[in-house]
Parts: sequence; C-alpha cells; structure tokens
Amino acid sequence: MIKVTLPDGSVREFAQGATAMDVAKSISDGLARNVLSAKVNGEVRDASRPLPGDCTLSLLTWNDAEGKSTFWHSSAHLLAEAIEALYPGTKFGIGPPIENGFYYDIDLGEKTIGDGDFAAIEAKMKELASKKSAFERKAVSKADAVAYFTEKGDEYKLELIDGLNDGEITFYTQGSFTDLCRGPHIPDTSFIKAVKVMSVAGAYWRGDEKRKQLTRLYGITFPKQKELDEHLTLLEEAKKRDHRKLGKEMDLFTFSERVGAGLPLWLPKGAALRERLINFMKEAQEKAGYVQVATPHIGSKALYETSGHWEKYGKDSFQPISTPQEGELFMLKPMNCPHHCEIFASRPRSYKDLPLRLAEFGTVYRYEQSGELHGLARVRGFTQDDAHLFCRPDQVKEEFLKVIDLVLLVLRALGFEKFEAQVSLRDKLDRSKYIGSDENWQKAEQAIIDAAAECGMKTVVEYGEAAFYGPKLDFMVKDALGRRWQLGTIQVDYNLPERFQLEYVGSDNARHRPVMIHRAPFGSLERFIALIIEHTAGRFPLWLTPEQAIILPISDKFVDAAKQAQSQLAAMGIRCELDERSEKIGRKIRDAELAKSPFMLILGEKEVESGTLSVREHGAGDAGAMTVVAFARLIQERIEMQLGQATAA
RNA sequence: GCCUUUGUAGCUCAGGGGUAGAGCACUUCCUUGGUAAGGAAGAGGUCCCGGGUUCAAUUCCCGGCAAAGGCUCCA
Repeated sequence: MIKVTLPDGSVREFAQGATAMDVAKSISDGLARNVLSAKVNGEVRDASRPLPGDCTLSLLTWNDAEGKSTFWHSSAHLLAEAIEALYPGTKFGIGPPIENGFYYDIDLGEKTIGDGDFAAIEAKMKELASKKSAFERKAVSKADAVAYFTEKGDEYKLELIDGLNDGEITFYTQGSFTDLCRGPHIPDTSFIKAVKVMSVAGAYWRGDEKRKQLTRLYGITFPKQKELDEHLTLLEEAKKRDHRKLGKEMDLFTFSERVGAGLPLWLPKGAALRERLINFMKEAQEKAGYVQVATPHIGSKALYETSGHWEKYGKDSFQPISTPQEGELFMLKPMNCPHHCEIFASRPRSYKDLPLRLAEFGTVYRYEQSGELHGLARVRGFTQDDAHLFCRPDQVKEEFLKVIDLVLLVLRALGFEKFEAQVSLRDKLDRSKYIGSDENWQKAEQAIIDAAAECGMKTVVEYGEAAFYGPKLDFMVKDALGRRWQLGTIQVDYNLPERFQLEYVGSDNARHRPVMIHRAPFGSLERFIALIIEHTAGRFPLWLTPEQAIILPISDKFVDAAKQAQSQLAAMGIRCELDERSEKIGRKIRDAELAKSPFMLILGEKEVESGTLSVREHGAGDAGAMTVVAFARLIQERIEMQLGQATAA
C-alpha cells in the first residue's frame, strides 16, 4: 500500500501501482471526468501514470494553470496529428503550450498554409478528438528514438533528441501520431471539445534567425464550446479597446513618419490628460515627502560612462550627439538616475537629510528595435514618473512600504482592483554576477519580501530575476479583460551610489554610502495611458477624462444660453463641450453617446424657463433636470468619490 | 534587427498599365426639431517616398520608410 497526501492534508491509502486517476475516482466520478494531469511531489505528471509510492498529490483540472497547460500541450499534439493527416510528410519542430493556447512549429516543405485552411484543420482536429484516443507514454532508448525519426525523415526531432540523454527520452502516441515528448498529457483526446486555429506566422527554428524559418500555427482549445465562444468574444473586445484605435478616434495622440517611428505626438486632449495624470501624481508625491527636480534631456557621454550605461547599452542606443567642439559628445538620456545622482552629489549630505526623494517626470530616449514598437506601449521617447530615493540601509524597508502605498493609492484612483507583485531576488546558487555586499543584499531582499507581505499584495518570488545591482519588485495589474500588464518597478540599487561615489555623513561623523531606490509606479506615462485606455475602453474616470460633459441645445435658438452655461461650468472647473450644429437632438445624442461623453446636457425651452439643464448620463439615459450649480456639484461629488475611495483604501 | 502582410480622401475601405471611387466626417444652403442617424449641394487625393521597365506607372519590378502580426531584445 502507498500513502497519498492530498492538498487538504488528508492521507489516503492505495494499492501499489495506483494512478492519480484512481485517486480521483475514489473521491468522485465528477472529479475523475475533469482530471487533466496531476502534481505528484511537486512534479506535473500524467494522471494515468502509476504513482511512485508515498507522495503528495494534487489533481489538476481546467481550473489550474498547470492543468490548462497540460490540456493545451496535448492539443498541440492533436494539431500535429491533424496536420500529419492533411499534409503528409510535414516535419515537426516544437509544440508547446503558451499563455493562451499553444502553437506548433512545422516545416511543410513546398506547401503553405493560410487562413483559408484553418477550417479544414479544425474539422480534422475535432474528428480526431472525438475518437477518444489515449495519450500513451513510452520510454524509448536514444537509439530507438533516433531510428524512429530517421525513418520518418524529421531532422528537427533528431536535433532535439541529440540534446537529450539516453534513458530520459519518452514518446507519446495518440491515434496514429507519435511525438518525442516529455509530457505530461491529458488522459485522452475526447477532453478537447472546442478547437480554434488562431493564426499562422513564421518562426525560426530554435529562435535563430540564421536557421530555417518554420510555419508556426497558433491554436487554442477548450473543454467546452461555450468557453471558446467567450474567449473569442474577449479577443474581439480587446480589439475594440486597442489603444491605438481609440487614441486616434479620441484625438489623444498621433504618430508621424516625418517625426519618426516610436515618437508619439500628443494632441491637445491627450496632452491635457497627461498633464492631469502628472499633477495627480505630483500631488501624491508631495504628500509623501518627495521633492521635484528637473534635468535636461541630454547629458555628457562621460556621465553614462560613469553610470555604466554606455558600456552596457551604448551601441544599442541613440548614438552620441557631437558639437562644434572636436571630441565633445552628448547622449540623449536613456535614464534619469545619473542626473539625479549628480544632484545628490552637488553638496555634502548628512544622515539627517535622508531619505532624499528626488522626483522628476523625466523624458528618456531608448532606441528600441523597430519590430518592437507598438503604439504607446513601446516607444522610443517616453516620460517616466521617475524618482530616486537616497536612503540609509536601515531605511530601505520603510521606504519600500511607502512606495508600495503610493502605488496602490494611485492605481486605485484609476479603477484598478487587482494587483500582484513580483519580487525578483538573486539566483540561489550563483552569486558571482551580483555587485554589493552579501549583507546589504540580504537586508534588502528581506526588506522587500517583508514590505510586500505587510501590504497584503499577492506576491510571487522569482529567484535569479534580480538586476545585477539589486533586488526589485515589479507591479502587475489585471485590466478589465483579465490581461496582465507589467507596470513600473521599485528597484534597490547598490551600484550607482558606488559608481558615483555618493556619500553622506552619518551620526558617527564618518562617511557612508547611501542606498538608492529607483521607482516609477506608472513606468512610463505613455504605456500607462495605453493601459488605462484599454482598461476603461476609453471611458476614463471622470477626473481624468478629456471631456466631462457636452451641452446639446435643442435648436439654434438656445445656443446662446448654452454658451452661457458652458462658461459657467468652465468657471467651476468642469470640462464641457458644446454641440452647436443645426442637427436634431436625436442626432446630437447619438453622436455624443458614440463619443463616450460621460454627461449630455440638453438645453431647450423648458430648461431655459426653469433655469436648469436636462442631464443624460452616458450609457444610463435620462437623469432628470438640475441647475448648472447642482450639476457641477454632482460632477465634483463623483470625482471625490472615485478619488476618495482610493485614499481611504 | 529578422520573416510575412499592408500602405489609395480626415476616418474605414473598394479599384486597377491610359493621372481614381464609396460610406462616414467636413463646408454651404434648406430645415429649428425633446432623448441614438432630417434633406440637398459642394469641397477634398504627390494613390507612402525614390529609382527602374513602358508610348504611358497609383497599378508591374527593385530599394527605402511606415504600420500590422510573429520571432529575437528591453537600463
């Protein structure tokens, strides 16, 4: 008998050779029908494999990320089986699961696959899935594996086998298709009910552009048709919310070939929105003890030699700017920190001055690869909501906590509810690639872990992901569609204070090196605005939105009254437009709704007589008549509620 | 940076070796209307840029630039 410990801590006994599936069946048939794979002593395995002995076991279903991965990995095999049936002679590269579905890289020889072929592939996959073919695992010797793929003529698989050790090679077979695969897989193909081939793209074999380009087929599958439908609806919604499309429609920003790729031009409405974000952040930072500084867009090349950026990124940056002086070189700044270090160093600092929090909405320039440019999310010139905190080592944790508070405050004000933090620490084994004393690292790492825990954020710890100069914490938010976006980071830095020889005089009257913390809650304003456009589908929070209301006169006769109301509202700080076209009210309402104006203020004879405006709320309809003052108060109350909730939380 | 696709009016797009079209937007006129599209007329284009083939190129070919998707990268 073997003892199996389940996630709830209970222990059950099973006969030697029992499988995870047997365990599932002993719990309930319903569970057994949903088990995709199993985590045995921390390792994900086939549910159909005999358990190795006493073990801890969790059964993985569609509700587990690892269960989904298994499902999609098996789906990749199903895709391959369908391709082999439809396109005999195809050679196969790799076919892994990804965040949303899976892909398979294939070599079709002379043939090509286009969008038009997807339906046939999907049909074949469904046909094969319904055969309920089991995924059968078989350990093979290296020689046998080589023999199999040599006969099949698949050089890609042979290359993969070449990198594996004899004794650790397994094949999986379902139906007529056999693949080199570590597994694990779902019990059989019938779990796969809904199938969609999403797209086709080129991808180099092993990601190496010098090697052959294969055809990559992306697909996604689900256990239920309904889930596929929902997924496709979500994708459509994401397309509708694309910030590049909405940004154009809403006149927020544009690009010009003549200005250059990746260099956004902010239109008046977008620039004003940016300004509101900046002011909001400035205010929050002032309350948190930051001081604003301002530094130029360029700096001498020597500055970046000191910081080390020249050595590491110099050749991939915008190249130095020369001057009439022979040998004089300046760089467009790729970061604000070197400038801020010089501000710190501009005079002697006492421990009493610390922490010194220097903030700047600094615009930086990085030569991103052309293929990487993407709307506002990835640009070559962008503005960071940057700040550098210079502090004593014993202040790191408190500063971290304060930064996290600030970030959460700001994100809540923008309507984000779901955050996660990723803490990046040193590699557990190899410590040679990090600079700074072991003692400082330990302190800083512990400080970050504690700070993240104390503020109650969901935290993932990643070892080996720290920068060479210090550990960091990255913020992730989930947007309204459940997509994860990485925002700004908080990073501890021992390197720059060293390189810039920064010092403060301690209470012991000796010189000490400060610790530097980089932090940018939004990361870049550009990327952040892209995120809020997509998160809100262009319906920004009232305090941020370009246009809070639009006045719609019933006819030309009321335009003068409308103008008066508009200037009254403007005097009370309300951003209000006026539709003075000679159109019918129905038309004006329709256009205002489509333009997503939060409030429509209808003004006709009735309203003029009673000194009111008829208020209509976007998406909600008629909200009754009220005076201009009452409406302004309504707006202000709404804004206070949105921002107040954030402050209180 | 690499691969594939795309680039025509402000926007969305059709067309095609003989210098160009639709819908929406815009302008003017008519209409002055009460909660999601009133009517008519008009204006608007280096068909991305440069070169080549051709009697003739926006159309075909080559090169650039830009965008989309993918690969690789990201202080």
